[in-house]
Amino acid sequence: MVISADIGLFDFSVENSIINAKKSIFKYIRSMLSKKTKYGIKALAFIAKKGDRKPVQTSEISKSENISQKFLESILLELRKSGFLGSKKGKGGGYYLIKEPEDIHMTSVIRVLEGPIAMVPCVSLNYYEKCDDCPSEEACSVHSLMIQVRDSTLKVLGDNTLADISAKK
Amino acid sequence: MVISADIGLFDFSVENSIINAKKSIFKYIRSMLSKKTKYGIKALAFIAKKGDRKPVQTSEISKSENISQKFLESILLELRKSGFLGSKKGKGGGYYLIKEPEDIHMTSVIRVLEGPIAMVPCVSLNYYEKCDDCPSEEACSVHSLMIQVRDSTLKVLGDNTLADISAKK
DNA sequence: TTTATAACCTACTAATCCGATAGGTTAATA
DNA sequence: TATTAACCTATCGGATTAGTAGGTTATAAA
Repeated sequence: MVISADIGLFDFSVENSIINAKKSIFKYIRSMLSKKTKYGIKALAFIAKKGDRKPVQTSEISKSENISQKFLESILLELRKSGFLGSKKGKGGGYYLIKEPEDIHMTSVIRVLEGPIAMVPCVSLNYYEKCDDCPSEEACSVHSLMIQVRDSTLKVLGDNTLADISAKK
Repeated sequence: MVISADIGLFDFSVENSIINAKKSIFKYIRSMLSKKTKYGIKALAFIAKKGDRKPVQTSEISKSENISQKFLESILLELRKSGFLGSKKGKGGGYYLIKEPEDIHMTSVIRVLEGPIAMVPCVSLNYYEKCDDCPSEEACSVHSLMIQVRDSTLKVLGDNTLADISAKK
């Protein structure tokens, strides 16, 4: 900024166009599924794949799935606290499933790690929240559309269990 | 912190539980659809509802739909630049549709305003990006799940046009 | 009984985005 | 010529995400 101040308007705008070009090249692609949830699902699938009920260490999952170990620790802890996993401390410890993979639906995993499945709080079943702006949900053009999206997503995520997604290929 | 240091452990944990309670009360509910997109769809529906091709002012939409006018301006501008709207300056000016509402699918509106429809870039049709961590997309437990979600969402959003969502109720 | 292990806990951070605001300029109409 | 409304540029606070750092606690093996 200080430099371009005495170069003149033309150079300044050239500089700006370069900045804008960079912006568009490195455009951030918004992901609706956080890494936390993604890693959580992957970790659950990893544990389920092992089949036996022996505890699996965070370090093993972390290496195998290329996930930061510390970050993974916090995720698995959360999954334990919400009843998906059991844990054991010390040598030979780790995390293990406390339910059958067939009984773990993706809806519940995502709800715990990510939050609402609906794209908009005003159509969320578990995290409902009224919109500030809408006087009437019936009159809202977005509302019914988002209900349709929610239901179709719910169908897919409800039909898929941990057993399905961890099936060996 | 300094205060609780000489009150003892018990009081400290009480204090913490209050902080945690506050956190959960004011928990931010993540919305997958940005306000930008939501406002954009609402504005398009508003314009479509009017039926005639007379330009609609930003101020009118802003008031009627409770949207910040300046924010709305930028959204409508973007919709014009991406070919959904035409505009006219000066008195009696505004924005108008340049396509039939039946030909405006929600998929295209959302792709312009929001970006990818897929929950994860590695299954996005229009904004594909490889994951850093996954060595193989076939082996990824999340991948095929997200493809299913994408396809079901795409079906709903592709089936719905501006004509559908702006139909008077 | 000590030591190693691995879960568990608390705090902090950089980068980034969202939603909005502010203050203008340009073009068209009356 | 004045008004109108689109158009443009810059900036901002608040919040989240994806970690990192540095510990403490419980368990099993030595």
